[in-house]
Amino acid sequence: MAIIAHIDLDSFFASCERVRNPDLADSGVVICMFSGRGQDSGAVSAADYTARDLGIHAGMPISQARQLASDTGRDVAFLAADKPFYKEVSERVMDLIREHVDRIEVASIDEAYADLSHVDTYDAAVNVMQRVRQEIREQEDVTASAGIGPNKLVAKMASDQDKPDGLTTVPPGTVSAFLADMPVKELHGVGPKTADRLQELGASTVRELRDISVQRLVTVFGETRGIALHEKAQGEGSEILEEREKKQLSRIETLPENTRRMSDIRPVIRKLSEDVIGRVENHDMRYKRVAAIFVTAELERQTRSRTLKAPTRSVETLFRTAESLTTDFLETHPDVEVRRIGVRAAAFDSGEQQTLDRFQQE
DNA sequence: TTCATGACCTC
DNA sequence: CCTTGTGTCATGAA
Repeated sequence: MAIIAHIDLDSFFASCERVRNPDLADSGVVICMFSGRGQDSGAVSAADYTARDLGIHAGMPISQARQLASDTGRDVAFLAADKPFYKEVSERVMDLIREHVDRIEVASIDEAYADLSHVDTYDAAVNVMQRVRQEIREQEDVTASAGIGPNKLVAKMASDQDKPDGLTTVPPGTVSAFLADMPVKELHGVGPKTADRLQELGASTVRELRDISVQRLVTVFGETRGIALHEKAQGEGSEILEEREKKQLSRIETLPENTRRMSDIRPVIRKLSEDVIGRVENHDMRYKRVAAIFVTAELERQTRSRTLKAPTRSVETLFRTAESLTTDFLETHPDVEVRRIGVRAAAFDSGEQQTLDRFQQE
């Protein structure tokens, strides 16, 4: 049976900032996405454990976080997120992990799953992971938490058990007991909405979820999600995927002020289109579908999309299509003001298809 | 089947 | 003066 590890870099963005600025050693660190409207508008992207103790957490408005910090009088640094820098550190860490294991699935900028099936005992797996964590600490000066189990689901939940800087092992025989008393909302993929609906069915814990039949779950949640919930309750996880193909790429940004003037919105669409195309090119992809994303003054999110006749990687096509979707949207919604605007490319075709497509086009 | 959009999740 | 940014999946209509 497989042995899988989940590695989670502890309050990663904040740790990265500490690495390049030792002055931050003794203060709390809050990483912010400033939206550019007014002093402190924007949201908290990440908070270190000191800040979390003050009640600050990801998603919270920056102004509110600042209030919490000043209330307690603690020293807390509020820094703008520097994604490219964190990405560099992340890539070095992932490479380092890769040297110790056969296969790795990079789940996000600060998380990865590793296949440890080349070792044959959990003791050996623990040794490998302690070495990996030590190297990460020595070479990048950031700590990592890890979980080891028979699959991704269990490994991930195990890594959550002892944070920061911990390691938890859940061998196959102990999975059932490990999960039984866990609240269902701690299962990966079960958010507040699903947790509420499960509670209505009488399942607050995994043990209770386990007692609901698949049929029942499918009736309530639909085929895909129902079966997935059932499997999670049994402690079954999916396979490691070393590279999974991107299905869409998007950028969204807050406008300086709510508006419905194209002269305000157009230049932002232009910039976002260029950013998205940059990434489309990096992946050597061609997109066939374009979407414009609108967040209204009331914070409601809407999208409008259009499928192209042929795949392309043109920035002009992306820009003009998004622009056209936006004017359409404004025309059909005479009363809405736009707060945030986004551009998405999707329905990718890999570069190989190029000659064929071109042939069809001409 | 394809297309368009909203629900939902995570951070 | 108030919340970012990115992604996957389900669903209903054409």
